[in-house]
Amino acid sequence: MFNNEMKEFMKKIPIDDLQLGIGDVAEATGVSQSQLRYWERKGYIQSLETTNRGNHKFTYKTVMQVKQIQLFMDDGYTLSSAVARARKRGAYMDLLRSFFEQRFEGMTAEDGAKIDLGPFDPEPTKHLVAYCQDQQWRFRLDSVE
Amino acid sequence: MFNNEMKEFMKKIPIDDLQLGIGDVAEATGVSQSQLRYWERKGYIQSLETTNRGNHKFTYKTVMQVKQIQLFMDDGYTLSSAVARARKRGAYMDLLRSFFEQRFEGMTAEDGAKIDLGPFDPEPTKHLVAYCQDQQWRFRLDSVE
DNA sequence: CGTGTAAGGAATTCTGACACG
DNA sequence: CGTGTAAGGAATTCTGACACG
Repeated sequence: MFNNEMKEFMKKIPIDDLQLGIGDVAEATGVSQSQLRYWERKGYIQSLETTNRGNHKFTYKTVMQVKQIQLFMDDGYTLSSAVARARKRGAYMDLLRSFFEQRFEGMTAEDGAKIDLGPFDPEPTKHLVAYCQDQQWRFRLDSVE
Repeated sequence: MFNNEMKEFMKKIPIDDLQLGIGDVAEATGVSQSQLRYWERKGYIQSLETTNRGNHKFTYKTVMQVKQIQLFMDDGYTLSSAVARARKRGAYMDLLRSFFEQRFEGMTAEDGAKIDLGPFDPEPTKHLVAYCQDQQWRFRLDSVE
């Protein structure tokens, strides 16, 4: 029912290896290059300067951070307090990924999408399955054959 | 219990706005610039040439596609069949995102991480909750107060 | 504090061609 | 078919300075 290439697939997702130039970060987030350079100088964000001779590269995680800071600044926070708040928010993404990597056991896209989320803990003989019907994702329990 | 900034947060994740230069794609995937240019010339992948005067920019989705093609080529497939297989796989990411955006209703990172996945369909009065304990993600059903 | 701009040098990307096969 | 390289022009990024506030 499920191909189990999924876990392997998840690991190969090129997200930790993403290194964007400053121009691409600026365009993706709407934060100017001037701002990014200043933020980096102040230590609010970091770049992978060492690995690239000269050009500053930013990870996807930093891009998220930048976007968060910007959203808080839009809400009226000063730069430094926006940074502090964004830092807490950063933990979310890591948690989501760990959930993702641990619980997504398999997936199929044929005849309606299904995602196997592994044993349902209150009833471990059954697997928790998310399935998509009419554009709606629902949950059900499936017995493992 | 859950802050509900989550859905908003998900929407603001800068992933569709990501536009990487060819060098960054090459480094992220391990596919050479020569290859990427050839693949684009053949129509196997696409760049956002129109929006950027001159420089080819690639979306994150294309980065995924490139990585998939490369993995299939590592398995011994020719370029053209690797492309065909990668295309099918591409649907996965879209499905995962739709699941994500639809069902992740809230999240908290305090005193053990918790993710609210909304009403558990076989028992809709209760919410399906994923919680993290000792680095392990488990499921349970919570009554909504 | 936080951001922008003008300035010149350095690194990146572009295209079209040619090579190997 | 699929990838690499040398070549010269075009676009991007770098740093340090200066401006405004």
